[in-house]
Amino acid sequence: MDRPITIREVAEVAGVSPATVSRVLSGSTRVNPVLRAKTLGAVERLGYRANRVAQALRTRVTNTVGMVVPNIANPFFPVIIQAVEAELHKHDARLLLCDSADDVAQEADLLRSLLDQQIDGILLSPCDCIASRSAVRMAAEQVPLVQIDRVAVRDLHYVGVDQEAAMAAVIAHLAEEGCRRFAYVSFSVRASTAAERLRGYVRHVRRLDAKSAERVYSGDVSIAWGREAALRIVEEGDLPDAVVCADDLAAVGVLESFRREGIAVPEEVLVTGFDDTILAPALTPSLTSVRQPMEEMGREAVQIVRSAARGGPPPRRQLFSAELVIRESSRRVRAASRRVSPYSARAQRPRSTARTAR
Amino acid sequence: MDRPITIREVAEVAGVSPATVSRVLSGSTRVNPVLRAKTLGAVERLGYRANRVAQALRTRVTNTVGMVVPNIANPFFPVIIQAVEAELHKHDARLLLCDSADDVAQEADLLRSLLDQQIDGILLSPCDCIASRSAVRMAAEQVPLVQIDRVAVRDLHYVGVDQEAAMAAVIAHLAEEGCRRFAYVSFSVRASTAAERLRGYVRHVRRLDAKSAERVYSGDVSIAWGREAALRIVEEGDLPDAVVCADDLAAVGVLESFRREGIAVPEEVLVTGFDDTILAPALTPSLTSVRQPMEEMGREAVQIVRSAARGGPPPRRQLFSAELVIRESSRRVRAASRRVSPYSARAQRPRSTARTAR
DNA sequence: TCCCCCCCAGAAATCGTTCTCTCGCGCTAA
DNA sequence: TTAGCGCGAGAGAACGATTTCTGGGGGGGA
Repeated sequence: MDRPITIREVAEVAGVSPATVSRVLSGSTRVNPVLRAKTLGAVERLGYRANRVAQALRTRVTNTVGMVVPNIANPFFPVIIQAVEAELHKHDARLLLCDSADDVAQEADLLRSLLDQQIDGILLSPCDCIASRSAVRMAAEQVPLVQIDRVAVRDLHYVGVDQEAAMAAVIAHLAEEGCRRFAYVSFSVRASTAAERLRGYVRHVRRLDAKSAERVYSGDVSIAWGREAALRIVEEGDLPDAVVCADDLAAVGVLESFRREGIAVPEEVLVTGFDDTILAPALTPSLTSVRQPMEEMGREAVQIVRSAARGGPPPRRQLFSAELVIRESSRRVRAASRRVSPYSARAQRPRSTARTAR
Repeated sequence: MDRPITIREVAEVAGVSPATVSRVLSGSTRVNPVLRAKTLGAVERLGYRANRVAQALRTRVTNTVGMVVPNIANPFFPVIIQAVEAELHKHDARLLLCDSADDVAQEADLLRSLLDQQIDGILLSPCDCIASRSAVRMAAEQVPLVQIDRVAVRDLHYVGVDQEAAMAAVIAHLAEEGCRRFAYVSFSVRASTAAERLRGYVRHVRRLDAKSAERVYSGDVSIAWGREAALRIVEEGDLPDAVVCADDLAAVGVLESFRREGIAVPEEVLVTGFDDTILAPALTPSLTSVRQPMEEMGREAVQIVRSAARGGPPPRRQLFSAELVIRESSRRVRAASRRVSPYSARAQRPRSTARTAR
């Protein structure tokens, strides 16, 4: 493990000054072709590779972007992370990944730590739409910061989808399937996405059934919570027409509990998820869910952070359109048993951009 | 976005030298309590935070570990990544995450790039047990490197499980359930895990049925491949007693195709997965799979890399024991129809450490 | 032919730390 | 009283790159 080659040694071997080596490699200035060739020869012969840390110290750019997400293991995030990493790699930049474990203090810590690293920018999915604010603002003052999926500070960069509209599409679809009475299984509304989805749920369900708008079960993002919530719904002895879940993991738990309790989905109750994770199409019944263009979002976030680093446009909200992916879990099978037939005119004209899968 | 505070300014405000500030903050030497207090006061008042890049340049330690995995989106990896990140965070270290997209050239590229970053160590799941070797060796010469899950160079650090033994447990379990004829759905055996699992499959299935040992379908790690493989199996018109999959994603596809083809699992054919991802318990039927202690592996890998950085013990293979998690997809339901009853004495005494779930 | 200007290469400063080296002070022992 | 020693703080040299500044040589114009 001997010392790596330095630019100084390359210069010596090439018989030029370190400055010239630097100029050759960065291509910043015209260099005498002869010296240039000698330099490149030496670089090649010695296998020289520039020390990025030294470069970073001098130039103040690290070509590194920090990313903080609430839970790496939630299958929603890896897809975004992958897209982000791929896009960064294209530009010879790297990803410093952190997991805030949905904890505001930890999140603030991580942001400070990333700033200490002199990262060029931050991609953040803030865990708490209120409590995360101060840390987010602090970080954004120092370095370009893009909120992704979740948002805490409205007037900073944000990449995501209109959650409320997406939830409206879910409810519209369920209504078309004949549902009138709903229950909602959410994760903590401290997450902006949960709050917005809930708002969408309440606003659109209220018109159909006032009581349903209040039938909200709030927990965390986990299968266990979905199980638990479904059990509560069953115990209350008042099965709704549909259980709307704020995330796929909850829906997995809900489906599981319903099966164990002998409640048939979609025959007796419809179920929907959110995020269209890898789980959704794999379940039985396959799960209707809302797909966000995660890859695009990841790419776009990187592009914004990079352009902001070069003094790009002022912060803006970049909203992508979500897509309702309708699967078995929300398709009424026994049309006759419902007040509104799913084959009615209304059902033929979906209100949202929806495609049908599986 | 004005310049951050430097140690020089802190020194000036505190009325001491930069060296003293450094000493106070690092706690490396005794410092006069008065100067110490003045320093800390200035640090506090100015909100000084050390520039990690400068520290790294000087000390040659970045407190950063690079990790390269073949596919972030494969739900197996995020769990490991999360554990790694958590363990690193405990020691005030950070994670530079890269996705090799299962491509050897890209992987080599990423390794070089990580070395340029002066990372303190590398965690790698090499995508090709042969072709990855030279890059892995090259990297390991420069910096502590731990192979995790997959392995390319046997005499370097490795953290994983005995894949062959784990596969043996799968086959033993299926044999106990009365299976004699098998088919195997694998991903590319260029991955060491796939190769070892295949070896386990072949070795143990051969004893039961020579032809089954050759019934191997090799593709990639994806649901689509599982679908495709199952269709081929069906088309061949010779349904085995069990389809053994080298990963959970393949199993998802297999289950899906079987359902669509009207083949009942586990009534007509048993199916097993591998990795015990979040998918396994969520499927219908729930999927028997092999659970590796991913969190432990992640933690251990970090510890090895850190201790190796301090000149720890020579490379060693750290094998954890995998656990066969038996679920519905491999439990024979119609005992009477099989030659060996699942309630026979043999079935009561499983050969491997297996627990029963769900 | 001479002067001026431009271009290119090298010297040296710089980025923000850490750390070695040096020096001064105070205390102890002879 | 003085020599020696130990401790602790500051000056300054690294770390490995980039970049400004400076100077020399060559070419073009008068």
